[in-house]
Amino acid sequence: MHSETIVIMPEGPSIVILREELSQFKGKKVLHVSGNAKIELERMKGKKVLDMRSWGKHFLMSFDDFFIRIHLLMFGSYRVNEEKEAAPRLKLQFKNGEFSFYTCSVKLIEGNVDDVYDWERDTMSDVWDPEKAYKSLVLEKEELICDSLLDQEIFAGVGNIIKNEVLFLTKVQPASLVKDIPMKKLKEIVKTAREYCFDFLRWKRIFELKKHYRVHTKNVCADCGSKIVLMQKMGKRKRRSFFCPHCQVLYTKE
DNA sequence: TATAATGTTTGAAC
DNA sequence: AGTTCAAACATTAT
Repeated sequence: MHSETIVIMPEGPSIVILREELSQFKGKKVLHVSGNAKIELERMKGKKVLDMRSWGKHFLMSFDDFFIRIHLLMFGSYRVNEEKEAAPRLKLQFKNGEFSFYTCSVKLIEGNVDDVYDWERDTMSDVWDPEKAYKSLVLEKEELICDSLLDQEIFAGVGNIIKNEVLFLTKVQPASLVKDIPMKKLKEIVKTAREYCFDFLRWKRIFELKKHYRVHTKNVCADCGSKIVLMQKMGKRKRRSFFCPHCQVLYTKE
C-alpha cells in the first residue's frame, strides 16, 4: 500500500489521472464513510462502487441507484492512503485502502450517470464528437472565443490553461468573436482543443506540464519574442487571457 | 503578508 | 419572469 497525492490544475486531463489512481477501488465494497459533505453519506456504506468515470472536470462514482459527483472547483485536492491536516469532505475506506477528498463540491445524484451525461461532449472521452462541438460552437456567434472554449456544454474538461494554449497554437486572439472566425479556423480550434488535452495529460503524468506552456503565464512569445499580453478578466467569464498580439490574429468584422 | 489562481453555483439586482 | 452579474466558497504558492 503506497500513498499518492495531489490534484492541482483540475482541468479535464487531471481528472482522468484522478480516476485512474482511484480505479483500484472500483468494484470494492465501502466499509466506512466519513466527511463533512452535506449529503447522505450512509447511502454508500456497505455498497460496492460499481463504476468510476469522469466527464470533463467531474469525477463520478456509481452505486446501485445513485452516483456521487465530485468537482474539485479551484482548490480541491485528494489523497490516497494518507490524510492531510484538513478535515476531509469525503473519505471512503475499503479493505484494500482508502481515499479522501478536500475542499470540493460533492453531490449525490439519483439515477444513472448515462441519463445525465452526454459522453460525446467530454474532450477526454473515447467517444468525443468534434462535429457536435463544432455545430454548437458556430451557434455562439456573439460570444468571444475565449468564453466559448470554457463552455463546459461544448468543451467539457477545457479549463483556462488549455484555453490559452489552444488559442496560441491556432493563432487566434482570445477576444475574437466566434462569428468573425472562419469556419476552417473554428474546426481547427475544435481539433486542437482535443489534441492539446491529451498533450496536457501526457505532460501532467510526467510532471512536465508547466515546462510546455507556450503562452500561459509567459512574458515573452517563444515564437517571435514579442511581449505577451495579459488581460486579467476577459469576457463574460472574467478569466485571464494570455496572448501574443503578433502571432495571434484578432478576427474582426472588418 | 497580501494577492491571485487551474472553477462553479447561488442569489441579488435589474 | 428571464437575464446578468457579483459574491461566495476556500487553499496554497509567490
